Amino acid sequence: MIEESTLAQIKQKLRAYNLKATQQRLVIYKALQATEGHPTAEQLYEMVSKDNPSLSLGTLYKTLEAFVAVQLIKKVACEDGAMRFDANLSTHNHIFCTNTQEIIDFEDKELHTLITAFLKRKNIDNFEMTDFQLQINGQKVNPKKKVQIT
Amino acid sequence: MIEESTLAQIKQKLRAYNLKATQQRLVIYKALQATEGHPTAEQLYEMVSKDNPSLSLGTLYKTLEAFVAVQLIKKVACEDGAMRFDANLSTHNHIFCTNTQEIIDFEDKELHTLITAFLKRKNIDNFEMTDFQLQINGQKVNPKKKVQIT
DNA sequence: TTACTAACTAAGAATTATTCTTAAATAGCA
DNA sequence: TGCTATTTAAGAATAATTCTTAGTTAGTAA
Ligand SMILES: [Mn+2]
Ligand SMILES: [Mn+2]
Ligand SMILES: [Zn+2]
Ligand SMILES: [Zn+2]
Repeated sequence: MIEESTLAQIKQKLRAYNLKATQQRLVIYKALQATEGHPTAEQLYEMVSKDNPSLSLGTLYKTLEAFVAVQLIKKVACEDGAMRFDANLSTHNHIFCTNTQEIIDFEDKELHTLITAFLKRKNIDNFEMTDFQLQINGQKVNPKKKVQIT
Repeated sequence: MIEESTLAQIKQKLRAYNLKATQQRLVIYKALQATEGHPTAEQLYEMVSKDNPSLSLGTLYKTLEAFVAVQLIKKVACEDGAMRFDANLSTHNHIFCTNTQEIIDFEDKELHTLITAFLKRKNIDNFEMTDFQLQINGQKVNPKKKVQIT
């Protein structure tokens, strides 16, 4: 979906944000970027732990927080109580299955244009909008199959 | 904004969902309904505790959970880690201030119609949508003043 | 190169938000 | 008015996240 960055590109990004390009950060960013879904910190920890058994959960949380702060990744609040993380920075929305707790990306330029245009017309006083996020709730019919937008 | 229910009406609703109309439940529902904002469980606890010092936090959580289950109220996941609760069942969206962590209701029939119509056109395969929720992020210019939609 | 140092990490303790357990209380019904 | 399934209070337990601190390292500069 998204083209993944090379190691050099990631290092460059980190430097641009005044973040040292540590092994841990590179590993975490690459793992998140390689993930199709929207993993919790714990899930991401499982993924990176295999090849990096000494990487600690505290570092993972701290790293994710740092990435969110500089907007290298996004944080998605989820009704099940755990935060999810998303390396997909393109403007996109989310489909949420209330059964499986899956978050599925829903990229649609037209929808985005539609909402943007609408909000531009409205006057929201005393508020500076930075972005918006549409969450479509429901449930997968067959939980084993993928959700397809056509 | 929303017309608040009378005690009798609330009791009736609870009975309709096979929930006993206990003092605690009535107090909690009335408190949430009377609230302009979208309080956390803890905030709601502060509110009801004043007049009901024996009502426990565990009961509050359990009650809110029961209300959400029967769809008497809604739960709103928030980036700060705590869930917020909303007695406003009308289809409406939320403006979120990333500074003050406030959630402000944004009711707009036109917007809702717009998005509904769009989604109806799209085919989301293997998924049954129940509802959707737009969150507009940004920050209040003057944190002490209200956000006004004009 | 090597040395320096501010930034970072590992480990585990602490905190916060929420859920669970259990004995006592009570709403609704007979 | 009594019965009983449901609910509550209190506190323990758990889950998610943050904090603390001593040791490590990336980047810089001699
Ligand atoms: Mn509301
Ligand atoms: Mn939590
Ligand atoms: Zn996404
Ligand atoms: Zn609301």
